[in-house]
Amino acid sequence: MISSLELARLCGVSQGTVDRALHNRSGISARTREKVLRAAEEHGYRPHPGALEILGKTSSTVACVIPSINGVFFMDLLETIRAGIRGLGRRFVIVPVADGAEMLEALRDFSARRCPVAVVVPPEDDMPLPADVTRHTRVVSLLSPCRGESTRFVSPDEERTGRDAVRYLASMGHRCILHLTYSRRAHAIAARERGYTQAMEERGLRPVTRVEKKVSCLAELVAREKATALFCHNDWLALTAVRKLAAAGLRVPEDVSVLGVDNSPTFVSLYPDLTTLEYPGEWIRDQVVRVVTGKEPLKRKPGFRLVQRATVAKRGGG
Amino acid sequence: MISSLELARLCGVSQGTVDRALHNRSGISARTREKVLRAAEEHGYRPHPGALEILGKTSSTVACVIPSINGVFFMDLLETIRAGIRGLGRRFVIVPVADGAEMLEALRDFSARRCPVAVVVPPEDDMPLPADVTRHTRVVSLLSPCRGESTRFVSPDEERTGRDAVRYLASMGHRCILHLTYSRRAHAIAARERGYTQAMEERGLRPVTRVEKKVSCLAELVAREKATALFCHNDWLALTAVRKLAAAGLRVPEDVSVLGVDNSPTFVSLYPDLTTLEYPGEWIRDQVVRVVTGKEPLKRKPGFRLVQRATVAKRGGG
DNA sequence: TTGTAGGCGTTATCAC
DNA sequence: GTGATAACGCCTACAA
Repeated sequence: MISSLELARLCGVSQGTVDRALHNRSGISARTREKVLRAAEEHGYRPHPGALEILGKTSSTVACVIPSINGVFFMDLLETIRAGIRGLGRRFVIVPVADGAEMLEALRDFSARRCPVAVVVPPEDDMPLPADVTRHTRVVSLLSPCRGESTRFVSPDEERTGRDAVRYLASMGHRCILHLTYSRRAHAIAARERGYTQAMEERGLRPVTRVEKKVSCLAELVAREKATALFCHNDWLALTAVRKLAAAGLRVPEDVSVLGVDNSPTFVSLYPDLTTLEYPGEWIRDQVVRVVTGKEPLKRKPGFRLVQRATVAKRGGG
Repeated sequence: MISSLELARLCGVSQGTVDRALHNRSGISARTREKVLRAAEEHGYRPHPGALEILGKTSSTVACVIPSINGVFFMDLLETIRAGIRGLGRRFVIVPVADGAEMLEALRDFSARRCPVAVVVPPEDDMPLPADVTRHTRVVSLLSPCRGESTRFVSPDEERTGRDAVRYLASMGHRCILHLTYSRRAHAIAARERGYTQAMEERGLRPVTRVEKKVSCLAELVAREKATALFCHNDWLALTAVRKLAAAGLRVPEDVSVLGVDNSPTFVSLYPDLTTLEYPGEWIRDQVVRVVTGKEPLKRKPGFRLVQRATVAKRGGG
């Protein structure tokens, strides 16, 4: 790693002249510029990233800090975001962290480096972000909002998703629809639950929500509630449910219909039969890209596209 | 983000004194140290990472550069490595890249920052690493070796894995064993293939290897070759195979036995029935940790533990 | 057209 | 026990 000073000595010019050549600045003869540029090329000169950071030049890397318990959905979502960031010519790095403290530590580091934007998936809602983090970097949070100056929460309309799920399953003739979800305190979870409950009550149906932990006795629950359909918070949970039901001798979709959410590519190739509501990953990507390029976010929130496959059937077979 | 100079002015001392307090160095009175430390705490002082990098202090972050087409196996392997690195008190970042050029760019950046070690999963064997990359950072490559000064290739004995697979399946009475693998030029793939071929020939059996792309006609292939067992390069491929066979009306394991490789946690919860050889992720983690801490690598290479579940049966049912 | 000086935040070293 | 100074690599601004 040759420095700009060494490069200057090599060419027999001053550091300032090297800088002019490197940045296409005026006030330098074509001949000198050529000479410097050639030497730079030859020695593989690159400015030291740390030096640029010190000078307060905003770094060109976009950092993404996520809890390490990520799963295939995040993997695919991050890949979508990565492509978007890369399309901007910026670097993209992922920092997996074990808890909120580590997350803050990572964010502080990127902030100190003057990363202009960091994407974050908080471990739970309303994690407070201290001023020294948000001072120089705009934090974009996914799935859960954060507390703190100039933080942007990017989320599709999760409540509507809950309603859409009920509407679809009801349109297939189901009246006893169970909601399977998680206990973690997160906007995506709470909002979808609200939407589900609302839509059920509008139809005079009784909402029944159960949390992941209690899924061990799923078949018994289904029998007791006479449920004909399951709305699962994501595809992973849906697959777990399908397996539990199969083990208890219940057929999907003949006995019970199962609807998931996400439709992430990896999951689809792993289990191509699942009927599901597709998470709008491209919209998330676009919103992140807009923040990075300083544009205003799109106001309109997209819905979750229904992908009909083999795990939801009309009630009573068909 | 307060600087050490500002901190010094605040406390009415010099920058040098602040430094002494911050680093528990001698030549400072207890009272002054206390004062500085308190102020540092209060203002949330943290040294600027870029400044440290400039001074040639080796950075405390371990970078991992991987092709973005990673899949669940890598996800789980990286999580294992992450925990190991974190146990050392170091930071861990992942950079997903689209191709070799991007990979080099990322490595150059970390090298310029004086990251002492970078873990890398090359897109194919023998990718050349220029001197400006390897000068300051030791590159540990997984799955495929790299060309370049002071590069360390960390890999279990893949050849033995191929032999172990054949030995196991042969012990179950299988004589016509197909090998399903990938066409990518990678050590892990080639070595396992060598082991498989060797072990087959030793037993007087005919090795038949097919590449992923041609799996569309898998059932026909199995019928034509009268194969009773499939050895798949990884669990993902194994699952694909199982599905293809099922679609053609072949039962697993009654008609055909299927053996995978990896046993990564996420995959297991997705498809818990697969009999597989477990990739020694903890050993990889330990080797990486040894490189980071400057210890000599363990010479003994571990085998792949056999995890017997439901997809391999004795030939002729059982 | 070119060279020089100063500053960014930190650490190391020498002087007092 | 403390302060001043130089150094790292880079950029900006000013001087020649």
